Amino acid sequence: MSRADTVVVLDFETTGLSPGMGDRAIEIGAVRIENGEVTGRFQELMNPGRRIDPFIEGYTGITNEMLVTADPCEVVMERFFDFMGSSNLVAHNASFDQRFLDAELARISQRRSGDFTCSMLLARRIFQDAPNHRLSCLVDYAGIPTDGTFHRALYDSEMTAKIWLRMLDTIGDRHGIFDAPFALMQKLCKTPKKSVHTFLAAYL
DNA sequence: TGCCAGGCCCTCTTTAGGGCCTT
Repeated sequence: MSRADTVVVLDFETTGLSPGMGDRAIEIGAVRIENGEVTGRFQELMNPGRRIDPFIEGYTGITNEMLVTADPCEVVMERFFDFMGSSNLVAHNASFDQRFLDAELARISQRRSGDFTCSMLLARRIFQDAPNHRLSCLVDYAGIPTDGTFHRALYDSEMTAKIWLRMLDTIGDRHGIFDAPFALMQKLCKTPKKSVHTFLAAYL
């Protein structure tokens, strides 16, 4: 991703792990990055039309009382669709957020036009010596200041954006690639971990 | 504090199994 590229980093909080099993989104957070800077933010709770279970309340801090007054998913997703535009997208473990985004957009007869890239797959390649590649661990590993408010959508998307920018800086420092385009980051995701150094060295 | 699903990724692999990540 070139720093000149516009990318939207997003994160969903949901009722569970699988839209295919009937799970729904309950919150979406996102930050827009332009020229290496955050230029826009989006965060909204959304009412999935049913109660969420105690585990999700405890995990996210989002309660049923908070969702009662929230707009329905369909209304919020229309607003997010406008915010997202045609930007390329980034998420931590993107396959998860991609499934929910596509499922919720399908309910309002919309489709995204941007491509996804996964910050977790990239972190496994760029930060190979991190203890693990959970978002909270990577934030600690990278020395990024945090107040520990994980598992809320905007906070997690902000942290993912910081990790994303730190990985771009690392590629610049280690490999002299200071303007890595989005397409390169996508290819890097699919490069075997053992071949990452060779792959980036050959890019120059 | 967990389960569901699904893709990635490693290995005691490829005619497979299990851990990692996301809520």
